[in-house]
Amino acid sequence: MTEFERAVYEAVKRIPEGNVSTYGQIARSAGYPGAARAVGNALHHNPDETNVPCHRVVNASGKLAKNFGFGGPEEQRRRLMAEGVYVMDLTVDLNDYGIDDSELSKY
DNA sequence: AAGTTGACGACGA
DNA sequence: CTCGTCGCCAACT
Repeated sequence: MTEFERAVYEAVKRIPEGNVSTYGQIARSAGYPGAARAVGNALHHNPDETNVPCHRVVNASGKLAKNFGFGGPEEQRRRLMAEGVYVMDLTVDLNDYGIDDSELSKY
């Protein structure tokens, strides 16, 4: 477990239920602005470990990860729907469910 | 040590 | 809106 990964998971855990965040947003919140790509990588080889709500993380377009590691985007979609986040065609409306950077860094 | 890879992002056409 | 490119960063080979 690298320091970078740890920071990423911590950031992901801060996403409130019923909301979603983007990789870039997580990267910033974790203290690694611009490392959106690396964030995705980290989450990939780390399905959950300690209850990390990785299903609340989508790309900048609100689109779900196409290579989600549990059961494909389908599983991610189900989880989001279960939290009240409506997902249409594997896409989330960030204008409604997306959160502000301040919501993640307020700690 | 150097090059490749990938759950990404911003921008221009 | 849909590509195609280029830039990014950390992990992996």
